[in-house]
Amino acid sequence: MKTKSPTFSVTTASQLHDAIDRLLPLLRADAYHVPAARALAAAAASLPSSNLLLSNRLLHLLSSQSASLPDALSLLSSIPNPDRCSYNTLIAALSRSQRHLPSARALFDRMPQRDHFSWSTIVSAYSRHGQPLDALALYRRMHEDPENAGADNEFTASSALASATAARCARAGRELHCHVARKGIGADDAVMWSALADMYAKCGRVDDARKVFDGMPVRDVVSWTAMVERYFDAGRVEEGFMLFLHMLGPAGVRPNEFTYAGVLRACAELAVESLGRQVHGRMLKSSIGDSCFAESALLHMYSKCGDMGSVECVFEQMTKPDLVSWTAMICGYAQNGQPEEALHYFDMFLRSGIRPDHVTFVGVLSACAHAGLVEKGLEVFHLIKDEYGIQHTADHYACVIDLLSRSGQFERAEEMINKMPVKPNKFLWASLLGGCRIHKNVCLARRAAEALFEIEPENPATYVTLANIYTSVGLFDEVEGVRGIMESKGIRKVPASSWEKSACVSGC
DNA sequence: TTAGGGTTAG
Repeated sequence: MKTKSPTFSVTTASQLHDAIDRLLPLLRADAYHVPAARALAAAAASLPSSNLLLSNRLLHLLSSQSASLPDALSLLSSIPNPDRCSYNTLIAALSRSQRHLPSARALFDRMPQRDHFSWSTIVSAYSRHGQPLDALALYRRMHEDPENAGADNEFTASSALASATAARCARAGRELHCHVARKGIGADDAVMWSALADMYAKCGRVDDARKVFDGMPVRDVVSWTAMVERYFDAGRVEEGFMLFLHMLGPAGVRPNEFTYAGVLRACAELAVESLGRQVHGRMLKSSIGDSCFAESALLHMYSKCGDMGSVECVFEQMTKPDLVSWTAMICGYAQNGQPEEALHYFDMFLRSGIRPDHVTFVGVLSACAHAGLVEKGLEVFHLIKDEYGIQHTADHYACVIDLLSRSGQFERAEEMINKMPVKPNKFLWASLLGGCRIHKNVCLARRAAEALFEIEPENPATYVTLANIYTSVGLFDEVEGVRGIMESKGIRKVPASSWEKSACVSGC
């Protein structure tokens, strides 16, 4: 049930301000209110007197939804003397989507003068849309331009730090650290410090990140969550959990849905259900219990632990499962050897009206492969592009190769590999190897093994997998060759990587 | 009146 758009009687500037205040949160939440925003803009145009502040507020309103973005651009071109705020508002709105980034940049280049809002917006836009080196170049350009010498502040600097992080460039990050310390930028700003610690951690320097974290004059829940997460990412699980406990106890910081989701992800990776269950209990006692975001992490944790009963319980209590929740259900059942349940959830999901994405289809195709539903899987594979307009990913191809090779249809599998427009990934070759093991296809096993070796020549798991595969298809000379390399490299026993498990699931 | 850090599912 939609909230009806309010109607406004606007004859004065004051009434227009009030109307914008009321409509802005509604429009941000739902594009349904776009016609009301357009009506308000039309009413504003007929007011006898207006000012730039009002025009800028209207620009902000119209640019809060992509559907009314053209109206905002049209309004900008009708303002006689737009100021920096007018341009900044539109640059921020355009740069929300990658598709409009060139337009945002064109407006940025075209505006007569830029300020710290303009620079932080454009730097973070390039960083977010996968061009962090361009973002850093822009930040440097800001410093080189005497006109913008005073524009640097905690917003521009933290955007630049996030760019160094995205580029995994510790050198640029370290330079930025020196720069902000020397200039005293953001000394009391939690965002600035958090960005700095995260830069070190994501550049592989977790201990440096911890030093920054320990020395922070101000910390908030994001700083804590990020530091805990970085320990998990680095495989330093115990330190991650210790810091999480410190956060709950002595520090007295209240975790939010991101904190819980991160800790649950670590529990899922380690498959420690007892710990995950405790975290779940804590969530229920807090107000986070009904966060869809954190609940999806719960679904994932329980399904990684193989506890589909608890998965069902959590899912049934969710008030409004979203795309990620449904996908977690489909993938969870597919991975736990219950493909029929996975496909049942996919049917229910389609009836919910939410559009599936590329990850959903990985779960569906995986379920078809596990259930041996070759034709159904191929039908779904074609639907992905033809019905939903989603480009096939290497993972979709890997699932279909899994499907075909398990059923011994190697000619079709090879034909698909030779024609696929994306580069085959290690999961594809591992899936093919699994099928080769079942059907003793020595020739294709050799091709798949060599391709796998090319992708990950330095991964010890590659050698272990290759030795196993060669053994199972009877290529004993190759087994000896691989074992020789393993001995020379000192490789004995390594934990199975995800793709190695995938090959084993397919083949054993 | 406009900007920044952590972000669940394969």
